[in-house]
Amino acid sequence: MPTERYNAPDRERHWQHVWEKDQIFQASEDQEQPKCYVLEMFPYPSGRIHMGHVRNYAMGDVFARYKRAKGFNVLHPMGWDAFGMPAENAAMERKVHPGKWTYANIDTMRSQLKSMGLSLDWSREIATCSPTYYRHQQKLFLDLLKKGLAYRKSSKVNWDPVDQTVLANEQVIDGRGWRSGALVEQRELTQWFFKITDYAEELLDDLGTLVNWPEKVRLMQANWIGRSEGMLIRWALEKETAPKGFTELEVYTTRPDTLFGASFLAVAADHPLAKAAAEKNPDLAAFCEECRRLGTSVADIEAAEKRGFDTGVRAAHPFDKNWQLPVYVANFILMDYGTGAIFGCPSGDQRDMDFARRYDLPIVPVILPPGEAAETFDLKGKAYVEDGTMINSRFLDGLTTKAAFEEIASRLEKQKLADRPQGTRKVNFRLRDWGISRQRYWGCPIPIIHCEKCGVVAVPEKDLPVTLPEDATFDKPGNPLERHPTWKHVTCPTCGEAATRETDTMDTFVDSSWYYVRFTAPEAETPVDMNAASYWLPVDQYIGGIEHAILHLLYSRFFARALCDTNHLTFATNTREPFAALFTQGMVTHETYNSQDGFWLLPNDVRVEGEGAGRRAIEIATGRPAIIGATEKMSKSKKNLVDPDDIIAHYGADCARWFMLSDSPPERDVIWTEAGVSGAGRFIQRVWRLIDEILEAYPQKPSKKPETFGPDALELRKAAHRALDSVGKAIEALRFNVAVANIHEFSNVLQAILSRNEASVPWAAHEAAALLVTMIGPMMPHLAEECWARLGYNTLLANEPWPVAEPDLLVDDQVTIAVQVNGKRRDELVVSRTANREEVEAAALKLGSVVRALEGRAPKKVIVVPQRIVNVVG
RNA sequence: GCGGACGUGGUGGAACCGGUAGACACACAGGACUUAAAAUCCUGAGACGGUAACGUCGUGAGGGUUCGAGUCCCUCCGUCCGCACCA
Repeated sequence: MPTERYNAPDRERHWQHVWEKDQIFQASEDQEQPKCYVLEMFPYPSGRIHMGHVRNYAMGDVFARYKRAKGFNVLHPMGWDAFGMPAENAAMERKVHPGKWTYANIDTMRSQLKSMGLSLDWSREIATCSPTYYRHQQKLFLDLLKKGLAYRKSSKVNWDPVDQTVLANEQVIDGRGWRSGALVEQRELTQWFFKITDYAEELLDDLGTLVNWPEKVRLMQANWIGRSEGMLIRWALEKETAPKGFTELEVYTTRPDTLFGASFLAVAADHPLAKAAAEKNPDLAAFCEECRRLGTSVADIEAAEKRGFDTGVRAAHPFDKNWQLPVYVANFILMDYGTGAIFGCPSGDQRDMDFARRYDLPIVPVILPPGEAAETFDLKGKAYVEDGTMINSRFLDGLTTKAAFEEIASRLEKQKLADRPQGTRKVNFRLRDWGISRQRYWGCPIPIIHCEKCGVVAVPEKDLPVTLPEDATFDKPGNPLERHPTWKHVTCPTCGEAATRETDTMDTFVDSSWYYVRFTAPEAETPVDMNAASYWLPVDQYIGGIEHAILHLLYSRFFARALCDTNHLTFATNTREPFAALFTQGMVTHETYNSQDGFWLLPNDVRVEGEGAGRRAIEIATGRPAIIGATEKMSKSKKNLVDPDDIIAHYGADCARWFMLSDSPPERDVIWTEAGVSGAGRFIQRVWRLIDEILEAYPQKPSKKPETFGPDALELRKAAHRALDSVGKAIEALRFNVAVANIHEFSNVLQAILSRNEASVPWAAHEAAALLVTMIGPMMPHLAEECWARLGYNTLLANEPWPVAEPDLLVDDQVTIAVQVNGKRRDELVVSRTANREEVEAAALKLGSVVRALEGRAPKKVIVVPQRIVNVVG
């Protein structure tokens, strides 16, 4: 009697309800089990979940469920990264309050996530836009301020004059605002910063401890932090040439060894010396202005030639008072790296050489490459940047590059200019402090009051949270907080005079820099519950997109340390790293389709026929052929979207999960295909039928385990226990595609053996069925739960431990080993697992295929690798 | 320009520490069942030659190390990613 098909949507709702009712995924820290904190990057509530979320959360859920089964006390929370621009844009476009829009999206997405059957502890749900979250963030801000880790400074920003807001560098496209299209201006604004640079060294050094992070991410962070070792060198300026008040110029260099190859100094257009010199020189002023305008776009910078303007100022070489070098303003010098000033050594730096050529400055080689002779060495128009032997460098001649560095450093450290050492060693970082001010409404208000008398005043803690006013207007560009009629007007907490609130809000990256801490005690009265945090942290497995490789992860690493240093957090182990292991999953991609008039088409609006070269798409609505485009990341703009809701309603969540985990290695992109999904759906029905067939053939599991097993039963048991072992290992290593393959393989064996009639098969079949169900449990939890119940167990599979594979079943008595002659495979040999070299060698040499391949030659050597291979060399 | 990753059948991909390349799946082809379709089941399949046994070739290209290389080393080609006047 064949059972009906497995009705996934119906059964999934049922089991989700059971799990929720029993609250089995709620975590608490007071248990004696080892803990495991599994976290996926929380979503921005944009409206609906997309396939990228499905993939991310399916992976995290497999890991969390597996760890639970392995006896860990698992924390697996979910929340919302709920502040940000899209809500404010929606407010502008649809006249809906950002909060209303956001919370409506959260409701939708929460129920979508719930329909995926994730083993989440929903009691810990947090939304960063809730005052119950951001009030703690404001407290943290104040503590960072006290500690000197938050400060205000004037800095250059990209200003969009139409939207009246600051733009991040990524939002400036070809020098124009990404929304307004207006030409972006450079403006000086006073902004709040976090002093991430204080931790530059530590953040770099500790990357070495993150052995369970992708090498790629560590490398990207290391490059971003960008440590370089060099020197600050002060150059005396010739009095009659220097502007008033300027007696010296300090430059930063990583190559003090090339000091005798110097032929000019150069400063950034914003350098004080440039500004002072420009006052008396309109042409120079015009040049500086031109440089500033160029500053915006990366593309412009690339295209720009190395250009400069001689300020007329002259500097004296540190080792030769009579050697005067010109000081230029140059367009390739950055004000915010080093000191905004360099010395140029044309032979040792390509930029400097280009510059020297253009302005006819001397090019003196100072480093001789290994193997070259000083008399014949020719730069051939290219700067030599590698190590070598010093030439044309007076007291350095003959030294290696490294020794020359040391020699210059120690001399300049002793040599005085105006009573201070003329040179000091200095480690420099590319990393800048983190500017967190945003001129926007939908973000965490910065809890500061500006008073004319008292200056910058912290909002007293008793007045926290500083909440956003509900009645803001979004009908025009600019910051709604700034133009709100009353919100910003307050009295100064210190003097009681009229004062104004800070109207900037915090970058949303601040919200996500500590949410993983808050999850450990989401209701705590203080930002962090130290006990809970030190129990759960660090996150044992963090999973998310590679797009956060730098900013979010770096900011979080900074925040963990800042929280420690403001006494909010301690780690139980000797680390300050928030994420012990990181996994970056690939994207979900799909084919794109275009109509003949050049519009993007949804996959649902297209019918695809044929295959291979004959594959074509037809626009369903019009019946006209459509163009099949490239396979790309699913995106709204290209309409190559598949809605998870549709898939879950049609095939079920297990199917979507299974497909996401199959085939593609999790770190690579997965191509979403209809064929793949229906294949996953077929496998679900197959498992269901398989369980059905077992129950039909052997309705009851024999209560007594047979003393001995026949060959078929033994084969089945071996396959089952091996699969159990390898699936566990694969999940542990997040190699879900391999786990899926192992399960397929095992179910093939199970199916094949069912038809055999052997006394010990029924028991083994029931054991195998239970193991199969256990193995698919983390990936397809609903189907597994349903099968588990059908097999007669009255427990929840989600609460069951991961069984231990029987070691005896994992090894074979007989092994098949390959036999090679001269490295070429000729035959195979079945031998006892414990056979010694002599036995294997003798057996191999007897093989007809070996004798034939040797063509009468005597074997010169026989290599035996036990249990693997025999290679006869002859 | 600098740094990095990757390159395996028609497709996605397996292959522990250098030891039987192509597991598993998708797609495909043939067959069974069916009035038919769907579903399901069975069979086949890297390429070339051969009825077959079998042989030769085969992991982007070329070279090297080794008894043995998809895996290690060198050179090159291609794809993707990150950074980029960083002194």
